[in-house]
Amino acid sequence: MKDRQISKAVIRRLPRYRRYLKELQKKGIEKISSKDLSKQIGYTASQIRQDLNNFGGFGQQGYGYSVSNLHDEIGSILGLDREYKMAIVGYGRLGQAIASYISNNEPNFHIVGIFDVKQIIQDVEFKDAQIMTCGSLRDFVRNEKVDIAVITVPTAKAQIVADTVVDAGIKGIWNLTAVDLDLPEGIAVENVHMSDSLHALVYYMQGEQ
Amino acid sequence: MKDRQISKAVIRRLPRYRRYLKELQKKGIEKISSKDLSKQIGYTASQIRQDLNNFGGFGQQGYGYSVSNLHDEIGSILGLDREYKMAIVGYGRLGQAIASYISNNEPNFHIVGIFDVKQIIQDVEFKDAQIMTCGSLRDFVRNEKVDIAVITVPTAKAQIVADTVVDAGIKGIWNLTAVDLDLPEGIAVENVHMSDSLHALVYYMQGEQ
DNA sequence: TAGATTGTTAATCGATTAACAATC
DNA sequence: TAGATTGTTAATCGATTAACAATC
Repeated sequence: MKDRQISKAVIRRLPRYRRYLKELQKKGIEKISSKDLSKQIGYTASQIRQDLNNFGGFGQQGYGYSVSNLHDEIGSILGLDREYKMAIVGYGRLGQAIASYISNNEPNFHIVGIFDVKQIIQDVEFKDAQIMTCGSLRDFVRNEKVDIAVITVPTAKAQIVADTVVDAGIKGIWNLTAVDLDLPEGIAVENVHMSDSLHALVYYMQGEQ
Repeated sequence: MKDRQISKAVIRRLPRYRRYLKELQKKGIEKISSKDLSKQIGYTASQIRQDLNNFGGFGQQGYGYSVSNLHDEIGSILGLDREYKMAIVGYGRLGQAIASYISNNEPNFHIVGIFDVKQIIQDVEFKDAQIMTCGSLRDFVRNEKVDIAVITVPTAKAQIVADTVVDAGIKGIWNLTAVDLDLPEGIAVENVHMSDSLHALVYYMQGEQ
């Protein structure tokens, strides 16, 4: 990996590359050229090669890229060759959907704790994760050394949850609420702002009548 | 609105501007300068003025922008001053979460139909939306003139659902599955690729130890 | 009026594309 | 070897930032 800071645009494309490579792998395709990948993924061949060469030469002149090798290399660049402990904060339908998605599709992410305010679901269990009230969030994150907090609480509670997990030493926050969080330097955050996405959608629906 | 094509980057910022303006409005703040908004939203003042001037001069020299006026203007640019009929396809936990979010927070979006393969939930109702099996999706979309299809079905079913609603004359697709859809020109699509977001998150967690 | 702040042009910066030598 | 395709440099394009005249 080179010294120069990799641009955000490149990083956002990496999971997509990996996703397409996984598809190719499933289809039993063993090698792919930047030109052929370009046709499928929609980026130019030039951009694909440029993107990949930020991290090293994964291809072979005259041949192309090994699908499974490139898939794994990108995974490794992203950090998907490590294991992560996750806590889900907010166990409404969105939290439940996420929990189920993670446990079925993301082998390197382990849901170790689930938190909600509601008593009703408090004693239920999800796989090997306890379901607890938010009062124990801070200590749990600290003691279990949770890496990632998934925040799916109502908008008004999002910042206080973020403050709590930050205080407990969280490393990353996956924010699925409709607010932007105020966080100290050094805490990674990714926002999934669904309503922003919906609003962009309707913009693009204009003119199509 | 000027002729020149507005860049995608600008459009993606608009919902965020609107979100911050709504917040200011709630706080009773009536005017804001690009400089002050910059401090809150994190874009440069220059960029804010540049973005807004793609669509017209909404400010007043020496004063700034009227919060409520700018909020509404951005809404109008995005197309949020119109009404939209929505069908939710896939009524698992994610579909349920979306349905609830939309009906509580998006007054201009109306869920008119919900579709799932499962019999169990088939006779339940959500507000004024019927819950139906996927077999009736095509006719429903066509007859009710549904504007937007929200796709939350399992990955393997996403493309066939998309094909069905496109055939029935849908105008926009809000895709919450983990695949990219193959769609004809003229159909607007927005993808919420949650796993891509999670994978970007872990990239940014590196180096923080 | 004077001060503030926009609207807009020009300068800079960064990202994408094109081109091609290196090499498998 | 010849053909194919990468890795990488250079050219282009577009987006962001800076600057300032217009004007409220």
